Amino acid sequence: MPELPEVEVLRRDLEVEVVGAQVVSVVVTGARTVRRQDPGELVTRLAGARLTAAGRAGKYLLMALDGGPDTLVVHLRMSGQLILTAPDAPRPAHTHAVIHLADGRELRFVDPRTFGELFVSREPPGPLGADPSDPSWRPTDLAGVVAGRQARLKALLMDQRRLAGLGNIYSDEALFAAGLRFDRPAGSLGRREVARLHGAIVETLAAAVTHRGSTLGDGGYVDLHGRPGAHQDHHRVYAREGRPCLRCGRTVVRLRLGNRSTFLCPTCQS
DNA sequence: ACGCCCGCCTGTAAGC
DNA sequence: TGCTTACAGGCGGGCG
Repeated sequence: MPELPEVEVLRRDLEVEVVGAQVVSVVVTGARTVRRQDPGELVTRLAGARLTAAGRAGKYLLMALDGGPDTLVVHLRMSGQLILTAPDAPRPAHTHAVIHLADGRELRFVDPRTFGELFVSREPPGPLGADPSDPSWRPTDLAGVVAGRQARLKALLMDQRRLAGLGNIYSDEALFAAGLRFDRPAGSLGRREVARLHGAIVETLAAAVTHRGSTLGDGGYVDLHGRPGAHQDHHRVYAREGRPCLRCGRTVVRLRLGNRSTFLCPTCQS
C-alpha cells in the first residue's frame, strides 16, 4: 500500500514536524518490529540522538541521527503507519514502537500486519534501483532496465532492485497511462514505448504526491498526522474492475499476476 | 543468473 | 445470524 508517493508525503511531513527534534527514549513492544538487529541496540543508538534530516530511498524512510552516519530506517511494508501525536492521545491497537521526543510528542509506529520494520544502520537499506522521482532519471535509464529482459513488464517495474518505489497500485496506473499491457515482455518495448512509459511513471507519481497519496477502502495509509490521502479518487484503473474505462468507455478488467490483482483496460493497453 | 512463486500477517468483507 | 473463506500486498527466500 504505501508506495513511493505515500512514503514521500510522510518524508515531507517529517521534515516539517520532526527534523531538529531530540529523542529521549524508545519503547519497542512489537516482537517482529525490530528484527535486523537486537531491539536493545536500536534503543541505545536512538536514545538521546537528534533527528537531523528526513530522507527516502525507494519505499524506505531514512532519518539521519546527529548528522552522523547512523540512520533510523523505517519500512512500512503493507500496513505500517508512522504517526506523530501528543502523549495523551489514545494509543491505537497494534502500536509496536514509540519514540518519545524531548518536547513530549510521540512518534508512534503502528502496524496491524506486522510486516513493517525499524532498524538503525550506517548502510544503505538494500540493493535499490534508480528512484523514478529523481529529476535526473531519464528515459535512457528506463531503457537500460527493460533491455533484453523476458520478465513481464509489471514484474520488472515492481522489482525494487531495478526501479525503487513502484508497487501494485502505481505500476497499474503508470501502465494504463502509457497504454501498455502488464504482461508484455519488458524487452519487447520499442524506444517510443519506453519514452511513453517513462513519462507516465513520472507523471503518475507526481500527481499522487500532489494528492498526498492513496488511501484505500481498508484504511491503510495515513500521513504523519493520521490523515488519509486523496489520490484514490484519481485512480484511472486501479480497483475499477467492471467500471467503464475513463479513456474509451469499455470495461476495466481484473487479472492476476502471480497472486496479485492487476487492473487494466484491454482496449487501451497493448 | 533469471524469472516466478510462496509464505509471512491480520482486519475486513463477501459468501454460504 | 454466524461461521468460513478470500483478499489485501511488499519483499525475502527458495525453486526450477
